[in-house]
Amino acid sequence: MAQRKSRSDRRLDLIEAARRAIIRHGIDGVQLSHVAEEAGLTSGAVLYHYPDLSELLVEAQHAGMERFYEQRLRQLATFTDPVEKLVVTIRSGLPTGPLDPDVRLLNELGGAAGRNRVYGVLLTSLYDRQVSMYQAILDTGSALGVFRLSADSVTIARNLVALEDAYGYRITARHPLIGPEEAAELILSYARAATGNDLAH
Amino acid sequence: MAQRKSRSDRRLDLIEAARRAIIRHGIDGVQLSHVAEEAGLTSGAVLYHYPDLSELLVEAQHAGMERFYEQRLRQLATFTDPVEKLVVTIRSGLPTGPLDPDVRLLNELGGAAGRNRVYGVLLTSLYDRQVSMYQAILDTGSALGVFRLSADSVTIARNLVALEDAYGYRITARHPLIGPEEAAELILSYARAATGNDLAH
DNA sequence: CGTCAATTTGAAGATGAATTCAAAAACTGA
DNA sequence: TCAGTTTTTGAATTCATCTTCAAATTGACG
Repeated sequence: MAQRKSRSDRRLDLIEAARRAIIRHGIDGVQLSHVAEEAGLTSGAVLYHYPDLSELLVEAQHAGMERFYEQRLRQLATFTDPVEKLVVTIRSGLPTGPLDPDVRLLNELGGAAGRNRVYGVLLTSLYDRQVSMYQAILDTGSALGVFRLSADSVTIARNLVALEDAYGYRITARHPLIGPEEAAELILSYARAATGNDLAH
Repeated sequence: MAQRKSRSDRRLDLIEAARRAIIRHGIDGVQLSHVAEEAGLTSGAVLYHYPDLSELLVEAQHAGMERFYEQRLRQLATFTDPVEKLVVTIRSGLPTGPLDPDVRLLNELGGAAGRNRVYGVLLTSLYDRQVSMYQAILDTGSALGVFRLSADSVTIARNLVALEDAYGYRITARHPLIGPEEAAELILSYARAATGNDLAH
């Protein structure tokens, strides 16, 4: 019998297991047994904690998003120079490679968000927070005279997040010419034009 | 009994039905019965034409992509001025609204492309063709002296397609502030900076 | 009109997943 | 150690989907 755990610990385990199961089988393809297998438990045990699988899936997506966003904020906080901040943030929004679990998970949301309002709201809220993150960097740089913005900071920030998103898809789909490095360079090309800074560091 | 049709007609019907079913239930959630229902047939009839559902789904995605791309080319062909071409092409890459079926279908590929090589190849080839399309516009405009490109035409073209993709997701996810108009404006903001042309028309 | 091949149906059987639940196991606190 | 509670199992049941196939229907062609 699998080691017994406290209610909250087991729920965290299950959220992790669901994350992995979603990545493996797709948000619309996950089954109770997939989650159970990832967690090393039986379906019954999963159901004991989450009588409704779809709730677990939402929590897993939510947790994945939060983790992703928190990670980015944490990296961002280790720099003070707006140029460094911008460059680091661009990189932290891209997958490390085609298998990057965080981005793979987020990508699963894309299609589902058009069908499921809850997923739509989750995805939209992540987007908006990432936009704010970039906006803060851009505004600071602008105030310090380091950046000469070619448009509203909102506009540029929205485009930066959009570019990250899209290259995340390209990389996980294994585009033969676009990997993490190339994607970063492409986004930086825009960032240079938009900030009037060559972003060398 | 549903009206009988020739082999090839029925296959086209089924591809259309599969398209709708994928949009409704997700690429990993579609079932034989969903396709049958959309086609007004029984599961058995679907299986008679496509013994393997996954093959039908691939054909449906392929057909959807081709249609989307051909439509864009056709619109593009009705203009000669590079500025007009660029503006029209940017608009033709965005969904008409959250329910736009062509974009909804493509969005379903995003997540699946990370798990399924066939979908990855489809998505990548669509991306590359769209990049070429933009590249041709940019190069022509550059040769004519209408555009002063801020970077390689490949780089700009890749970013333009990436932006379209990403705003397609935002719009289908019903972002409250970003609709087709706003997305077009955001992409145009980049296009202006990248071409040195104010793109007024 | 009648024959034949192609298409579709509908029902039956097989497979697989979700759900339920009594019993077993694991931990808790006294 | 023991009683009580929570968690987990595993098996039985129900429910849904896939698969198969004989029979019915359709349209083409002579």
